[in-house]
Amino acid sequence: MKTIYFDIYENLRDRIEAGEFAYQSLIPSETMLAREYQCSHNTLRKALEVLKLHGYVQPIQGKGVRVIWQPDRQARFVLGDIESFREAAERNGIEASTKVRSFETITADDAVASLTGFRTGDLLYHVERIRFLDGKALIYDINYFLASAVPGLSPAIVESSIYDYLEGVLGVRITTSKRSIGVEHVTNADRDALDLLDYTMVAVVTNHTFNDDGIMFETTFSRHRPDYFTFHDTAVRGY
Amino acid sequence: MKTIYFDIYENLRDRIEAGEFAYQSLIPSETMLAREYQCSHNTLRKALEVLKLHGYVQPIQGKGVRVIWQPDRQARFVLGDIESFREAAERNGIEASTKVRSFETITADDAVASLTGFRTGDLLYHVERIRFLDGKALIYDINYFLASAVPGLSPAIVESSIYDYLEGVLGVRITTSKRSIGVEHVTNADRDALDLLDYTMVAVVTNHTFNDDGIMFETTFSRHRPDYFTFHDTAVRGY
DNA sequence: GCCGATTTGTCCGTATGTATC
DNA sequence: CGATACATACGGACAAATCGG
Repeated sequence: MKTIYFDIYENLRDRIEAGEFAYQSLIPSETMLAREYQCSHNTLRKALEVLKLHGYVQPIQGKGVRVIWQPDRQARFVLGDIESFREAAERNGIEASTKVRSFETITADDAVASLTGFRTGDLLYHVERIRFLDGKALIYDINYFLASAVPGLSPAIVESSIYDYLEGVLGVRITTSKRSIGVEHVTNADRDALDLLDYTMVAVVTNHTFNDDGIMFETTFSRHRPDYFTFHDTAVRGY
Repeated sequence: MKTIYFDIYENLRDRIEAGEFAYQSLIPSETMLAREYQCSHNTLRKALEVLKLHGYVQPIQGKGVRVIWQPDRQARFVLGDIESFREAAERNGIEASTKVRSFETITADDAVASLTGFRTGDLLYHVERIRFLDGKALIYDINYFLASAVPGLSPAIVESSIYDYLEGVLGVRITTSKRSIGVEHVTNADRDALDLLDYTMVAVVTNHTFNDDGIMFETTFSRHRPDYFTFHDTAVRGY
């Protein structure tokens, strides 16, 4: 990254993950680190802020900054911050592939508008994809894209990586994403799309994504087979 | 709150929720707001930072700060940041009560240590409680507290509010909390504890809570009946 | 396409407050 | 009480992005 504080954040994060700063230990003080990285006190604090938000450390007033990160123990499919399916699969070291189930252009009626949060009359791309992990159909993705914000979307693009197209070709930057997670009964479509075994419920992640204009341009429902679904989160008091 | 930036954050949040700043509109610029609140540029930015992290606004470089908050449409039991069951119930306007199912002191063996993340040999309080919403047994909470960090815990305290005891009596401040969410098959204990109807799976929230010493002092498994479970989250790129 | 005004983003230095030991 | 460490706040400077003329 180009900014100083982000470089420092990455470096400190790597040092924690490498074990240089052990779980439960205190890292060097802000003034020491600012001297080491040749930056100002405020810039170093900004780096610590990001470390804290990611659950690596916990600053304690008057004492120091304690490491609270420890390696994950489970090896399931873990959702992180804002990242694509492919990124998540790579990070989890899982072989992944995608199959497009349907691709169509629709105009939002009242039902779709209420379901997705778009406005009635909006022109949308409706995409359904099946995600394979380790050769098994485990995630059923139902996307709605605002056509005006994602011009030129095509089945071929959807087949590879939508986010590469958004970020690379269109120059859209994804900044904010609101998620909610629930558990629902399987539908006939789920049974059709997924290798469900005898599961009768799926974990559903609903995702509203905003582009750098602050426009919600994507609503996605990701329907996961329960045994491959895990979601992680770090909450910080006051934030 | 006592700090300036938090006061400003709360005020701006209220103005957004009251509709003074509409969804998708741009709020006044940082310089204007800094003048209005009689504070420095940086202090106002700190307030905006918190607003952003809570999913109220999205700053766009060169353009302004866009409101992306809109009122929740669902009326289920919504989990927020770090908050107690009672706080969440009140915020959701639901009548809630709690029944203690068991209370015991144990020494962590290898199995418990692996399950909870505590160390083998740690002295723990093991508490099981059933949460009632609208008169129905919907959440089955299994807590493990590190005894050395929560001295004097008793069934009577557990019956009312553990967090009032921690914060009020012991002066512990809860700062960081790591969560993961999964879906599991119901156990016999689930069937015994909850009004499960014909559900065969439960949503499980695993919570590791850290006190202000950076010590993990609580591990909780909250097992929810699926139809009453929803989890919300806002992710921001780069953080 | 360029330029200048506006707006957010980053960085610095400093001062003061508050908690811990 | 003093030393140390994190937390808050201020003011100033410049960079980067956007938009309109």
